[in-house]
Amino acid sequence: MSAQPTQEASEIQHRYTAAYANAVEEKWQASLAHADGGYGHHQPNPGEPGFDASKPKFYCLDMFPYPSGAGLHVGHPEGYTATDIICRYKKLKGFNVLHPMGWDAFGLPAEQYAIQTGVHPEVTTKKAIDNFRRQLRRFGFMYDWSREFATIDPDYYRWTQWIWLQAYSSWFDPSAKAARPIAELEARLAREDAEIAVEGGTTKRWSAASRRERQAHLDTFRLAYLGEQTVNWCPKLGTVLANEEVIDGRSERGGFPVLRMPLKQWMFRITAYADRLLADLALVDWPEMTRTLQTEWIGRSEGAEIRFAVEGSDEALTVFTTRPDTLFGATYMVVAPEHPLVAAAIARGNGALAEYASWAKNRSDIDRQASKEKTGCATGLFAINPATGARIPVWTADYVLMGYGTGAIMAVPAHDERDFEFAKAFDLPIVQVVEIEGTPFTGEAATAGEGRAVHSANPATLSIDGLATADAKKSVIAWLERQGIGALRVNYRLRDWLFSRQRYWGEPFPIVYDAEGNHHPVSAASLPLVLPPLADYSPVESDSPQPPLAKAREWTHTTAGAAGVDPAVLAPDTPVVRETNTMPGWAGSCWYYLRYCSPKDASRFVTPEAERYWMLSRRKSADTAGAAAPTAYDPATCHAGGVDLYVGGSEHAVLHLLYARFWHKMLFDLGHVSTPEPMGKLFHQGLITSYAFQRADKSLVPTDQVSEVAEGEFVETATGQKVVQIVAKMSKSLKNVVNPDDVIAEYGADTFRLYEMYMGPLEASKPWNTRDIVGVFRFLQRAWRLAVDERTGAVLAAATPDPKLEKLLHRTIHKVGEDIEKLSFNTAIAAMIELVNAATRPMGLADPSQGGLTRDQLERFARILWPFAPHFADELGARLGVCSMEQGGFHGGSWPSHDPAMLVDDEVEMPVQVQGKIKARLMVPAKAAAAEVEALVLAHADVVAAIAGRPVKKVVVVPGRMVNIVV
RNA sequence: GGGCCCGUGGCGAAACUGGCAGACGCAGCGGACUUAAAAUCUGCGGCCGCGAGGCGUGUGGGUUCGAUUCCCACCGGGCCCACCA
Repeated sequence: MSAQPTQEASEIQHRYTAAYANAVEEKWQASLAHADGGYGHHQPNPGEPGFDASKPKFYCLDMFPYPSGAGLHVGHPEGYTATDIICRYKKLKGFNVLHPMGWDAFGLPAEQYAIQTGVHPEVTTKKAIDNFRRQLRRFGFMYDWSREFATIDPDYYRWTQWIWLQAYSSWFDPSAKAARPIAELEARLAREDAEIAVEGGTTKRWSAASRRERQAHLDTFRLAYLGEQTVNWCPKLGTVLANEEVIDGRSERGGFPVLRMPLKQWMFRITAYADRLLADLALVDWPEMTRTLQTEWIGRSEGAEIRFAVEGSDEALTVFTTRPDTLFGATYMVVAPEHPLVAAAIARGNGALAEYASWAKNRSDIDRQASKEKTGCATGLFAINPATGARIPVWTADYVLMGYGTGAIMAVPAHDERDFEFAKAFDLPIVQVVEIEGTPFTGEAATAGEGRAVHSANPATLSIDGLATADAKKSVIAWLERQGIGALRVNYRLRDWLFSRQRYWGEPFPIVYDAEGNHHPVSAASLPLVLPPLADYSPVESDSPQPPLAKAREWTHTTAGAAGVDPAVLAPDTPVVRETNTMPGWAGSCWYYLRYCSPKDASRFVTPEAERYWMLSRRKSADTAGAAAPTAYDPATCHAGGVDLYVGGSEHAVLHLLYARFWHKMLFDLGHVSTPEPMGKLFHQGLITSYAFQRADKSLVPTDQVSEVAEGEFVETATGQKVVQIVAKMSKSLKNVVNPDDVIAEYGADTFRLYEMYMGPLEASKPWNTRDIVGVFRFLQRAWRLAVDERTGAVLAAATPDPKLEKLLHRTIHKVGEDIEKLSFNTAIAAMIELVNAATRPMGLADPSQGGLTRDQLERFARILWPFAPHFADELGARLGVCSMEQGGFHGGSWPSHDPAMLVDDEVEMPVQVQGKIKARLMVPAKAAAAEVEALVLAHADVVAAIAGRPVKKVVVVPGRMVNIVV
């Protein structure tokens, strides 16, 4: 009780405990605060003081977080630690490194949270940002905080609105396959005095058309346009949603039912870019899975467009089919309930049809998907099959979707499952026209697939009998073209992007409407159009969309001049009403990677020199000019340019990454950016899951209601019922969420970083196991004891280097560097653990009494550990006197070199197999030739015994690896 | 229903191009130090077998001198799309 505590206290003074780690980390983090109020490591741009043009560049980007009130999830620091390691490594390797961070702060969740708590979203969002920033700094991530911004900053969304105006003022020129200013189209129409379609189904010359008619015509070309569409309306959220935000008929956010209804909304003509979005996937170094998902989402299919004559009508019914070869088997037609033909038939007094159409249109997607029973109604109209000449009925059914193809199909029940079911349900004729080898047509089911055409001949039209499907398709298409009733056609599953939301917390559209309802853009010079403060921003839960911004009457009702409309467009005193819809949460994340290049530029969305420096890949830019577009993905030749490494979750594989590519391509076409793709290389970190407990009936039990009764055996505490441990997502209800703040308090940020990187491969989904953290913590403690006397704090170093350890150090430097480049952090850490273990356990060394590392060796170890555990490494470096707080630790240093000669051994142990089983091991010179090795092996006593006198048939020698003897 | 990915000790995982399966860590067991515990150091550890030896990367087959790795079928788990003509 007397001397003991004093003794212990003095002993632990320099021990690497959690408290010590926290103190060291906070000390080094405090040193990053600048006198001017800034924080962190600043990477200057070209032309700025301190910029070194001789270095290569590396632009590394994390998917910026959505700052939620709950704070960082353990999943966030996983990707951020990975990029921090890469960036620190690249820094030591002599790169100019751009590694920014910011906040994706507009959007539904913040608004939903605000509505629940009654606190304005701006207040809650800014508070959440402050908390996220504090947490990220506590991890010691090397971000350039001088480039930080949030998508809700008017200085940022000013340019989001500006880009939208660019799209509004552009059209997609099919001959150039690129966006062009719409003024060019306007000039061309005027020059050619083109005939344009006007209201009422007629046409007029451009010179004869009214201003309104001209505008209406141009509107059909704009890349951002107002379109009447069947939209996904979510009454609960009080907004419409993009197709991408609807999952199984429910909203992605909240899981509320979604209905379909027609509505006039701002759209993006992303479909114009379908083929480029598809083709350019060959340019990027992305995970195969992500490229596949985007390919499927775009959904290109090749087929034919066929026009069927409709009895008693001048207008043909156009269908899209991928199987024009089955035209002879088309025994009826189906159009979507929203198809104009249905409305026309109803107008002629078909009551049953009216009833069915209104039922089908209002049917929710959930109902449609729950029951795939075929429903439908005859329209009373008949079409003529151009091949057979037969009169075939036209039906309507909700299994045909207005949004795909032409909203109409020719039904071939013999060879399409859906058509077959429908034909059976409504007793329609079924005619076989394809014979498929191995699957005879019995009339019991449709036979899909390729084969040979049968029953497909008509002397009056054409014959394709006997042709293989591919040839039959070509023949039919050629015939259709000759007849002028069809053509080859490529169709995409991708739909135009619905860009309006009936919500408050988003970017306002820079658009006003005049008294006649014509839309006019706000001039770029008057941006930003700031979101007006609104006391009551709650959505109106209703059957029809009512944007909350409409409540800001003083803001919405203004004049053209006050709104900033160009006087040449509209006289300044013209009364106008502002657009009250806002942009969706995706808007801000579509271009943030560009803003980071020059976040303070007040005159442009990105400074051109900065954009070219950070986005254009030097390595590949030279060969892009004349090179033919690659047709298949090849990481060796891909040359998309863009961000050098983009890391984030695979949940954004389609939505964010497709939208951002689309915006980027628009900006590229208009000459605002210099690369065809935004992200050259993409990587998805895996999900960090957690353990959960499951009862026998598969129901889940919260973690705090479970006790471990024996190793790996768990029971529900209240009932004693046995439960099994499973892996599940972290969730509040399961009580298995881990708060990073708690882990840092218990072990320090360096240990947290190491643990997440050591869990397994970065891309793999893996369960958090708190029990395992202590492993990497012990590694840091052992490394600390290796270098620092725990009682005195003095540096402990060997006087002379141990040759075995020196060799191991070279190998470790080499392996850690290689593994970082491969993003294989778990094996890099394992290598460093092995080094420290070897140095602290001097068994088997040349001189066991020596052990330990010299000061020089400790320094090199600290440098390779620095990317992983920067505070630890900096503190060690400072104690060794090789770096200081003033210099920012190892920040300005370099990666240690290794001697390639140290990586090879003179002698290697060679396992010898006889009949594939290991029978002996012997040391052979590493450079020994195969024949030499063979002679050595065959002379070995164990080998001779194993062969036991049998004749040797074959000896396989793999130099440096092993030997296999076949007898 | 269609497509894609993944199955290695009690657990997280390693394994270059087909070449010694289980590096490294956790948990476990034993030893040293300690009055004791913690911490630390240290030994063992895929399974069966006293042993020699045999069997082992979800299961069954195939290719090969040799298969966790390549091919086929099946079982189990996960992700995505889903009436897309």
